[in-house]
Amino acid sequence: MKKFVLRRDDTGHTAADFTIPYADLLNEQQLEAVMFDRGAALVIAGAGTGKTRTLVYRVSRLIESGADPSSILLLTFTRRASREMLDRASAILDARCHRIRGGTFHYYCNTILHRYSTRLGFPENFTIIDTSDALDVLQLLRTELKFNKLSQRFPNKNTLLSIISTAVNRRMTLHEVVDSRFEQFLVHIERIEQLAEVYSRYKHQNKVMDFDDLLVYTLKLLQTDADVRNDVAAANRYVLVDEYQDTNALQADLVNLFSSVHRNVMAVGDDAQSIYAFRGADHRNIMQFPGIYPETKIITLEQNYRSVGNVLTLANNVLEHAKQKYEKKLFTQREEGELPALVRASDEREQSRFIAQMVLNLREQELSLNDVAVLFRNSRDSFDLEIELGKRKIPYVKYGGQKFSEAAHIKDVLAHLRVVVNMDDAIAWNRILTLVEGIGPKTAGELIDWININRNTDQILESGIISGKYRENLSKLFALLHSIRGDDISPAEAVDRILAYYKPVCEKKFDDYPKRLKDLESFSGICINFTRYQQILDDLVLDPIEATVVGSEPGKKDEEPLVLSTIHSAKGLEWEHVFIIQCLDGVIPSGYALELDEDLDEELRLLYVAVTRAREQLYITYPVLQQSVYGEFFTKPSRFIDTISDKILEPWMLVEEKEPPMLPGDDRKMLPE
DNA sequence: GCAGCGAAAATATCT
DNA sequence: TTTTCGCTGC
Repeated sequence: MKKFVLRRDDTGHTAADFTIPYADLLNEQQLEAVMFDRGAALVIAGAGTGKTRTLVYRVSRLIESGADPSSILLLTFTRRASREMLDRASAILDARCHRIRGGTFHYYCNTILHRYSTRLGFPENFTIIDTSDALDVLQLLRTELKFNKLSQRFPNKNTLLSIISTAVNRRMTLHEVVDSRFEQFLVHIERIEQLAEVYSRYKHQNKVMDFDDLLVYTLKLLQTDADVRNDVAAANRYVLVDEYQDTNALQADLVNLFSSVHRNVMAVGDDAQSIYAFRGADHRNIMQFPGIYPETKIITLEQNYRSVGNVLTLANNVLEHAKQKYEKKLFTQREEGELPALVRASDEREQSRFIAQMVLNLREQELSLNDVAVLFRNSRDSFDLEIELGKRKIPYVKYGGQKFSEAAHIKDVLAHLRVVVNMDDAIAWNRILTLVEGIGPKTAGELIDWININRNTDQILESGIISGKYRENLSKLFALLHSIRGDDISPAEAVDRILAYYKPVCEKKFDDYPKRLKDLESFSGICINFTRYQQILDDLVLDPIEATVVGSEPGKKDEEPLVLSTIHSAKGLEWEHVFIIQCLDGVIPSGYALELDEDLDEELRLLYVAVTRAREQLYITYPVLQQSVYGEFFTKPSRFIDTISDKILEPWMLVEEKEPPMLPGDDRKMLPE
């Protein structure tokens, strides 16, 4: 029976209708984006032009206009970004903003799939496998198909996953991917195709999905099932997509389907900051947006509020070196500021000591440590600095690199939960079975087959396939699994029971077990926040806990730490003072990106992103002498900065200051070496 | 068939 | 520096 519902007409508002004075708080273009009402809009927002601010105020404006918060979908690049935006929106308006549905594409797709996956032949309790699980599967299948014993080298698991994933995300055939990026493996193309097929079937049989599957299956579901599509899209009155430059054609299609009922879409991004091509993102995607929505309103934000003039000049200068030109006219009304400095260190040690010393100087100038960031291309580029910071007891957090929840010991523990949630998850079974002493890949395989056929584990010990050698150990494992199966066990309790079982295993398996046991303790604490097993598993895969190595100083109480971050993880963030270290040719641009102009341009954009993180002062540093396994060798500064004029990027040399001789009672420590 | 050892190879950015 | 591979003894 249809009923009439009175709904406030939320069109035709003027700024005067709102409690928040949007017109006073935003510039003309930002205001236009915030007030934009129905239809499609593309906001091209250069670095530091108030992109996030615009989104936050838009969210607030929509709610003030009477939109139900839960009818707004905010797709962001990380869940951290989404949380921060909703926090900010709540702070300027009210707590209603927390009811907005926000998250990454993967996260949102996952929620859709858990609701409707049976229509695709997947049970609702499918589990998600991360990259390292996917690699394990590929390795297993590669061996099973005997592709590891070929006379001509067959691609390894990393390459295989990269080929398969690229094909999915770029909408290419495997043949096209191999032909364009891995020509040396063209001879194996049929085997690669076979392996991809077997991999796909394996995941289906085990009721698991990898990251790409979350997108692919959601797309398939929405394309083929009109009921689901209407259900999903009807709930999305307004769709906002952040960081659109880092989406791909697949995600463009998803956005189109998510918004297929109300057709209100706003995409926000900056083509000059596209840095995720390795994941299949295509910076041209953002320019194709108006092609998908012919009525698209294009709004361009060009006034930079973040950086001083000299930083912006350098940023513009860096971007000019791109092979593919960008029409960027970023300007600022801020003061010129200091010239960005190019600091040459003799080696990595000296670079680290310089950074540490500068950081301490800034701290003495009353600057909070977390107003300072050190950025780098690769996670390992900060290892030496981390040692130095540790020595000087400078607290820091590190973003990027190995994630806490991706560490082997955490994955071991989670695998126990996975088999309870999804008995068909052979990857998890394999993991926990081979942890049992006496069980290797062969026996694990046989046990998994048995579980697959019998659909339960209750009689496995009596089945006659268990040999005496590991019977005792295995019975402990099944007793544990049995004890955490009930509905009355909280996730935290379950994890504690798993830990009691796992700790001795961990001590045996890892030499560095003291550190890992500590991790497990804190992991146990994290689990208190969850109510369902599935929730822990999904959350930790889709939003892994950052490996935040904190160099804590017992004496000083909770000082805000210095930020170390990969450039990728620094996307969207900003600091007063920014150091970009290891700015070397072969590091940025990466040694793997030197061949193709396309790859080189992406590395350049990466440096552009790094440079535009700085508000006040920017230092770019590089060592002349680099240590490696093979010894020392001389290096060249990054080609992206080498040709930049001294008047834009000022070169500096480090000169060791002679310290006055140590006097008795002087507690000053000598610098090492 | 498992576990442990030493040699050889590869080596990023992230959902 | 870490991961992978192949070999050996149990």
